[in-house]
Amino acid sequence: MRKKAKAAGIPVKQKRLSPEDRRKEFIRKATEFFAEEGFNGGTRELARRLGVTQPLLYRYFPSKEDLIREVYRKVYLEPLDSDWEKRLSDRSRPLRDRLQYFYVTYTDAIFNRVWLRIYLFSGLKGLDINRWYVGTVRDKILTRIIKEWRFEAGLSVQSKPTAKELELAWVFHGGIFYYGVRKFIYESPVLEDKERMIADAIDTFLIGMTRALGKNSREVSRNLNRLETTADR
Amino acid sequence: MRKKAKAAGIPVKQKRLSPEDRRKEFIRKATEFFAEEGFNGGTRELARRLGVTQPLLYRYFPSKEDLIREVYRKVYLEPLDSDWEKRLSDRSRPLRDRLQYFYVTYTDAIFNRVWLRIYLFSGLKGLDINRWYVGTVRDKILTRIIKEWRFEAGLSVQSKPTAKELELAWVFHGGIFYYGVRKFIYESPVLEDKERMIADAIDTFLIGMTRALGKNSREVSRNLNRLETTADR
DNA sequence: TGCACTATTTATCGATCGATAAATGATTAT
DNA sequence: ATAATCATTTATCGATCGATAAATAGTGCA
Repeated sequence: MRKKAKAAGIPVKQKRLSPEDRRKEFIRKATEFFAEEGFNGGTRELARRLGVTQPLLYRYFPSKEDLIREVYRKVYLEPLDSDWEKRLSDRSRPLRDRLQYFYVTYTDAIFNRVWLRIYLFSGLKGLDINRWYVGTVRDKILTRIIKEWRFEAGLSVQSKPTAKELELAWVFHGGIFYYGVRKFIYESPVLEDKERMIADAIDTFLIGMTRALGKNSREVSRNLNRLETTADR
Repeated sequence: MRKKAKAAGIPVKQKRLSPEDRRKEFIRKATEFFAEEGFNGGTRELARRLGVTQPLLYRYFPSKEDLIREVYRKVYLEPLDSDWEKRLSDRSRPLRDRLQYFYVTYTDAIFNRVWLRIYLFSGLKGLDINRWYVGTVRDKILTRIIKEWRFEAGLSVQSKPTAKELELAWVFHGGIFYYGVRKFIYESPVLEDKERMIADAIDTFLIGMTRALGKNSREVSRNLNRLETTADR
């Protein structure tokens, strides 16, 4: 009943794959499966989509929970095994260009149905790896952006970002992130030119930073004009 | 074993509530329950938290799905049974003030663990009511904001918002929304002064609108100064 | 006070879940 | 060619799920 070929009396040749290949394929397809069905998706249905029987999964993973952990690892670490963040600090190029490059490539990596859904599912579960990721975004990306902005604005880059600086960066980052959520989770129409959206968000962000934080410092106000002028590409 | 008092031999006095009260309490607590556990939470655990037995739920709701539907209705419609959006069009007050008032009261309603989690859970399920809500935000809130901005910028308010205008508004809206997600879903520290965050986001948004859309129209550029000046409160 | 009504509980069903043990069959080494 | 190895399947267990039927007990009315 299960296998068409078998129901028809034609035996399905049993495939034997090397453990490494099997394991990788299991994780890959399990990622897609759990992204669609959520982590409550059944192991039988997953096995069916893999073209194998359910107990075989337990030959490769001690428990469903272990398989899911591998899915997390893959999803969370894959977009980060790049040096994008480091390129944020390459001061030979204008900050605006660096931001544009970073967000285009970063969103190329995470703006897809699978990544975003796994991310949101695990976020709702309150998993450590999710909290760790959010902390990484803050420390490795936003903090760096603020530092570079300070440098370009002629401010001290020594001290840690202020709460207000961080908040402005988060709202900026969240605004871009929400574009992906609208497109791939809510499947709502979005402005198709993603790079244009990012460019506008960056322009707005840079102006907003000098505005909101310029009140405290004459120094910033002086550099403000320069920044806003470069905005008119 | 289940009921402490019963295990101790002391009979628990059976409570009888009026059907209306019961029903309301069921929906209310079911909302909290499903917000925490997700919609895969079991009816037995839910009944336990309600202090009743599981089959009693089926006296009030034909199925678990029907109970969940009531939860959706309550969560999605509650924040909208106000005239906040209409006050966005009250041109006797400056647009900036109207935006501030709207987002402060709107986020007062939706920035809590229960609302945000139900919203995200149902969004991942791709439910009609979620898509409807996103459409409502676009048509009743963002479109109105754009219209009011156009009016204040001295532009025509007749035509529908352009894709680019909508996108800027979405990024703005999403940035604010993500503040709530960070605080109540990721339980990450945020700038505690929510009104300050909103004020900064509005400032940035208004400037960004005139910047990004001012290229096409001399008219906007002329009004731009006025808008940016009022930003210096 | 006793009876009718119904809110609530007890008991239970069939389906499905994650997981394990034993049987089978494809591959590899001798 | 045959035996050993191990990837894969078949069969099955106990727990838990949503849901239903029948028994029980609290409430209001005569």
